[in-house]
Amino acid sequence: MCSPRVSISLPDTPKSARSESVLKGGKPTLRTIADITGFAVTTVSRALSNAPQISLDTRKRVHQVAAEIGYLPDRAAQRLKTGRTNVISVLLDPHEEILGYGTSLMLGLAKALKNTPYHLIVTPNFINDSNVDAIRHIVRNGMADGLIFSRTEPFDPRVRLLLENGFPFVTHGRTEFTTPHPYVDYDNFSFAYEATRRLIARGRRKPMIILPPKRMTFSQHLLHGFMTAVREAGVTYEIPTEIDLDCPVDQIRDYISRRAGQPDAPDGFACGGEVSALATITGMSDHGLTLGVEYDIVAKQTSKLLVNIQPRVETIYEDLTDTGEQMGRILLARIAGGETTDMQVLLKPQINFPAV
Amino acid sequence: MCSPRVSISLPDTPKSARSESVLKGGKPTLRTIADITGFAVTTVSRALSNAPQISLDTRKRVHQVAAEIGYLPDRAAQRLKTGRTNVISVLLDPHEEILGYGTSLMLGLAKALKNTPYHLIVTPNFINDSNVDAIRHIVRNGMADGLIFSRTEPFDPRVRLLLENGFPFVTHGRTEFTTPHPYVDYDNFSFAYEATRRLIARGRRKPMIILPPKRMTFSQHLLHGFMTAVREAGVTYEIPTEIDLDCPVDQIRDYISRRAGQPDAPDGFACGGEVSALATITGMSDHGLTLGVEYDIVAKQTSKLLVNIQPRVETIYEDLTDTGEQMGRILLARIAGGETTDMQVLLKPQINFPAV
DNA sequence: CGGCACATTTAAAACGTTATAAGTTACCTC
DNA sequence: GAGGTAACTTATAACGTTTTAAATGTGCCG
Repeated sequence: MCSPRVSISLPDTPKSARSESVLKGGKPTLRTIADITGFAVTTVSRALSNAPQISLDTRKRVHQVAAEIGYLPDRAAQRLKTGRTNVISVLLDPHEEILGYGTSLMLGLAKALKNTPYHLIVTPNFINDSNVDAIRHIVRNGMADGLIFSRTEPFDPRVRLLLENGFPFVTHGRTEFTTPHPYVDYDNFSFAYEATRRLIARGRRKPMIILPPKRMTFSQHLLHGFMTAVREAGVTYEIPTEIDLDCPVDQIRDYISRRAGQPDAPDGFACGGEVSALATITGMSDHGLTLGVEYDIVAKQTSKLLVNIQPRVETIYEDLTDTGEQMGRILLARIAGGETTDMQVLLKPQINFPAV
Repeated sequence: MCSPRVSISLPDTPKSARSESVLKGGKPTLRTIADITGFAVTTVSRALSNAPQISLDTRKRVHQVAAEIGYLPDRAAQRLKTGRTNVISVLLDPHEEILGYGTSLMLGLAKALKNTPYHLIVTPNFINDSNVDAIRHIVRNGMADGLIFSRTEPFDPRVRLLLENGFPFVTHGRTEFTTPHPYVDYDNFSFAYEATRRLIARGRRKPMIILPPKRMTFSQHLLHGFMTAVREAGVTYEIPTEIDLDCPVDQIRDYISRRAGQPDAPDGFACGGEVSALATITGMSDHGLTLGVEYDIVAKQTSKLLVNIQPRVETIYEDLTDTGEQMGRILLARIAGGETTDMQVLLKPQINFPAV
């Protein structure tokens, strides 16, 4: 059983163990590198993290060997020792299912996390609308180093919880807490303002906007932008109260259809999403109304879907992959201990003034 | 510095350490439970895993205390010791961005993984179409206990690699390897067959089907189903070669539009996705052709989007959340060491024969 | 009552990493 | 050449869990 290669066998155990470790096929550890180079495990660890106290020659050698044998630090061991998980948790909301909102964001996040030790783990929310329980669990049990979530409310309990615990996070969407916190948000005020102005510029005299549920912060932003444009132009307007952007799409279509059949129907639509724009088109067409003739739409575009199918829908772009990438970048900075300055990003809509 | 509470200080260290451990606020470990109950750490560990050698009384007591103090095993420590990661990795393909394909699947997976120690981590693929490098990395470095991916090819190199390494995985989609492997697939043959039959039953005499890229297995299934229905009915048909379902949607629309303006245009469309159905409608309407009048569509429905917007599009449903849930269930069984029997699920389309 | 099986509990080691503190040289100064 | 100080390197312990092997006690048999 004992290795027959070794002739002197008494105090030789360390050396014998060495050869063994190098020859054994198991995945390489610090120990493997230590045995190959002749340095101690500690030195190897230090060298790999480029500690200044380790001589440059040693560092080079260790890095070289590490690369050669394809060494990769064991995440579990690192996590156990340091307490850092190297995990970013994304709270997935069922509402994000549609049109790949979640997927786009995650692709962006993943891009930002590339070439870092961080992994992206998905924590879905089945229960209620605010995943505060899930967050509490993550914070209390140290399941992640940072959190990403969206659809914020002005006094979002999730944000409150995280601020209280000093836990790193970045939201997609703003809040109204006095304590600032990192976020990446789309300038929905400008979007709604600009969309509505374009409708008016095209001669539309009764714009409508379908808003997200009122409790969410960006609903207020959209409303504000819409109202500003409407008041500046002095036109009439309409805001449905029965439906919102989270409604099933057939409800939206039916509402629009019903409304189109009544007097004083809106003749311009600022749509916060591509699907609601499609629903609007279909609802209007029930009454023979044609896009670009009797009415216009300016919609927010977050995928390649809408604009390409219906070229007559004017769109303003929101780049969710870029959003995710920025959120990732900021979260990494925040985890690294950066301060909360320059960690609030408001992405401006790509405004291309219409040729009219 | 030393705890002043303890009067006898010589061989008392263990006891002192105990009180310390209980009183300290840090997150509870096995040690905490051991100190409270008076059992050894080993016993506690055993009791929590319900080892039969531990007396029932002890097990009860330990579980009770664990619940009281909210003990949760440290994932890193478990992983380090056992080698199991408790991680399921999902390979995210950029093509899954549209219409929440990926998100739906992940919601289903998460549902299956609920109340298990498994976490869902997202591994996106930026580079090429086959994430074989990502997989090799995961397998070689033990980054996960199981893998989930989709869009399989008949001799998918990813499947080959995983089979060779005996690594647990479940695919969304079948292959043609002789070695069976776990999969969950939608019966795309039946879908295409049934969709085409419905078109013909409605009196359409020249059905068209837009297929996914030929290299993917389910493309062949769709083709086969389509051809079977077409041949049974003895009608003409058309299969575009210039475009596929992965094409940008405006290309699809333009193709349909162009085709609609030529002689012998198709009058029925079997659409493998909702977006292509919308593109078809738009393309056809360029030439004044109306859905339900000059032509019909039967589409695969994977979200709440299409059918609800365009009620005149007939649909056959594919439940991606259910798919994900089944994949999760099967993967867990596979990881637990189950054999490859009963691990191949073919989900039948919900066929509601049209009233016509 | 020695011994043996059984039931239950425990001590010790290990997984791979990092942090702390302690070595080991070589070189310089007076 | 004693003493000190850089410049590197290293031994040891620890993170929290599971595993292996050993220990403890209890009852039964001859």
